Amino acid sequence: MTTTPSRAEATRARLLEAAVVAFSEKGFHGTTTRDIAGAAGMSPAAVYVHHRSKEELLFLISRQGHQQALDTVRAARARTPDPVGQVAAVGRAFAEFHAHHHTVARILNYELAALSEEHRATIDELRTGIDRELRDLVREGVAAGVFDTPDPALAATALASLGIDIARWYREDGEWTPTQIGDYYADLALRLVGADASGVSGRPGSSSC
Amino acid sequence: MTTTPSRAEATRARLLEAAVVAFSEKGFHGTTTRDIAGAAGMSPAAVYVHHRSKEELLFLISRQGHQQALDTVRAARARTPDPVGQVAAVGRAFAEFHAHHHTVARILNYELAALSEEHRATIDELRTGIDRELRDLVREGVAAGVFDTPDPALAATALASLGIDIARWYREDGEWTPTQIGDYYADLALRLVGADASGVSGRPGSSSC
DNA sequence: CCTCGGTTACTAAGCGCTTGCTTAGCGTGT
DNA sequence: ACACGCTAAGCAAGCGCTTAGTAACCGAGG
Repeated sequence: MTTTPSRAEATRARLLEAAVVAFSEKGFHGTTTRDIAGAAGMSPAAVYVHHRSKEELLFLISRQGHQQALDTVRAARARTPDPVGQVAAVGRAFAEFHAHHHTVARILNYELAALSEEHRATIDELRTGIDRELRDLVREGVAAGVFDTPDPALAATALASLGIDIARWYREDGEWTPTQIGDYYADLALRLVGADASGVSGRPGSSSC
Repeated sequence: MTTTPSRAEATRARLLEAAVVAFSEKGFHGTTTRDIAGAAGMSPAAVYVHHRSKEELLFLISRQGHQQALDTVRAARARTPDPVGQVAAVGRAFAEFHAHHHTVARILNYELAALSEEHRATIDELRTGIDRELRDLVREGVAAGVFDTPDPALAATALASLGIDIARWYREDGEWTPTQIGDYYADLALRLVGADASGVSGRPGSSSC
């Protein structure tokens, strides 16, 4: 299916990448179509050869980013049936995602209000999917008696919140790498839900016995 | 000093309140001076009778909000010399602040890029002050041997992050009240730094023995 | 008491500029 | 020959902010 990318496809991608950088730095409303075109090395009109509107660029970025985030959470859960192992894996993967993709992640979480009504509905479905994964995970751990938390739904919210806010404070030249943050947040997720960390492998892929 | 507020002062306050609502809903760049004036029930030109520019409105909101946040953290720490009690009090107070003042708090954390260079420097000082309080708190708890965390600086960052992100997800018609969130986050702060919760009073003001 | 000059709090109108987006046309590769 | 990828130029609308002017209120003089 995926053949050699045509010139047009490469230009589309350049415009999208330029939009990601601009939107995450200055916000959707703080970015002009001339900013995007200029950063992609093109004239202002080039944007409209490949995309319907500035808002469509935002939607394409947001949909792909949310799908990736959802996939990341599902993949982390799928690695083990054990809720304790799952919460550590999700804590790590979700944190690493928001650190590594912090530019996109800022757009995902702070530019929702700039989406059109229809596009917003599509994105909301993906966000509900992520939220459901986390709520189910905490609920299962509590049901299995391996989590100890005074409010499972709020714990799931706090777990998501903790990861998402990394996109706000993370700096590429900061104190920590995405991997270090992932290590710390795997442990933090276990503390948050009140799980016993013993027996949980430190890194994905390593054996637990 | 504070006499009966003049008509002009009341109008200034109305404009500021309208700006808070508009900025937090649509962002600084998504808000027009006509939006603000209209919400305050005035003509567009009225904004400039009381304020130099739209950016000055943002700065006034941001400076007052950051000062309040810093005061809140300092007050929570001042209630006890015990690091364990302090981290519970700060976890509670910081969370309650961001839930209760979620509109202002969104502006504080998501509109920093819209400030002028000079104004940004002033705000950064206040933010550094908050960060220092939290880092000092975790460092002291670790030094006293009552906290157990693999990375004290990252723990302080996560503690701040947890509170700040409440401003993003909190809804007035949501599942939890600011007080409920405060209760949960007091406990969560203790878990985050690895402190033993026994002996910490559940609510500020109640006796611990 | 009323009147009057000055101050205060505000608005109607609009200026210069930027915005998102369109149109008409040109150069290039096949 | 002709479709494709792109640009130069520009339009209508909306932006932050300014200017000129007006209605409402003030203490002081008659």
